[in-house]
Amino acid sequence: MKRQDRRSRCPLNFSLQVLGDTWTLLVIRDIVFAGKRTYTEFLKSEEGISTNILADRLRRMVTGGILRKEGRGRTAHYSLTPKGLDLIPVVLALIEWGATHDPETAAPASVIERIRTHRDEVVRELRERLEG
Amino acid sequence: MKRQDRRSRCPLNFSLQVLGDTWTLLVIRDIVFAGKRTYTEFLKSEEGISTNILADRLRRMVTGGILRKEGRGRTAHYSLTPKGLDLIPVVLALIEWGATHDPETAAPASVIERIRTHRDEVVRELRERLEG
DNA sequence: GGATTATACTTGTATTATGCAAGTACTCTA
DNA sequence: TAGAGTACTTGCATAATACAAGTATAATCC
Repeated sequence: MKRQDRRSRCPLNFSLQVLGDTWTLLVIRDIVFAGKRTYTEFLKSEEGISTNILADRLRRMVTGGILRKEGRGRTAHYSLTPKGLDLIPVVLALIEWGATHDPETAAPASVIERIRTHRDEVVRELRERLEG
Repeated sequence: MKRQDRRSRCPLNFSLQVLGDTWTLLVIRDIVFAGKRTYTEFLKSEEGISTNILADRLRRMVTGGILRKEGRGRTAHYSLTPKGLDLIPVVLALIEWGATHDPETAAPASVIERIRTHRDEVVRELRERLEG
């Protein structure tokens, strides 16, 4: 399949054609939770994304309106657009599922518990920090 | 990267290594919203998954404890385990994002609005229907 | 302002995953 | 137990990814 052709108008299918790979949301995570903004910062993440894949994903996310890029070359930095900020609930849902079902998770139980019981508040706090 | 080796213990990474492709969650969707249970039913979905990919994803999901398989050959049918049922909030979050940001979405506004305003109730209803 | 250096990528190649067409195997029904 | 429907497997072409290496851009130093 070529990644660009739309398979259906199902909203889940739409989301998966944009986000359905193993790297895109990790970049979002780095921005939301680690405050990262630059290519090199993303590259340093534990999971070890390849340089060409990172460049490709950043390009797709900018084109897709999830990220905005400001500056060029050494000054380039990335931030979330409103469309990107709307991914916070998606990321939290995946974090909650992963933490619940991975017996070796590194996620602190207290954080997961807070996401579980005060989800909307957590979303609001993260948004405000990134917007302001 | 080989799909099986763990990149980190981040819960998001865990989730993405299991769910981070464009097909897995569509099968979950078919079970949750369309009540599908068999290979052929999954195969008929609008997006057009290939037979070998479907077989591979079903196998992975069974191995990963998301689906259980009952019967063999012509009697085989699949259903969600508790771990699979826990994916309902993930699917709903992705649906909400997709419906919000796809200008050509087929999702009825009323359904999306209900997910947005009564999320926990929707999750509970879907769970009960699938468990009972 | 030209050399230096850090950062942000691109390119090439091997490996792995996917898409498509065709074939095989299991099992229910009659 | 023969036939047909369902559930897959196999083979091959194309696309995506991983890894190593190289190039380009922009700030810094002299």
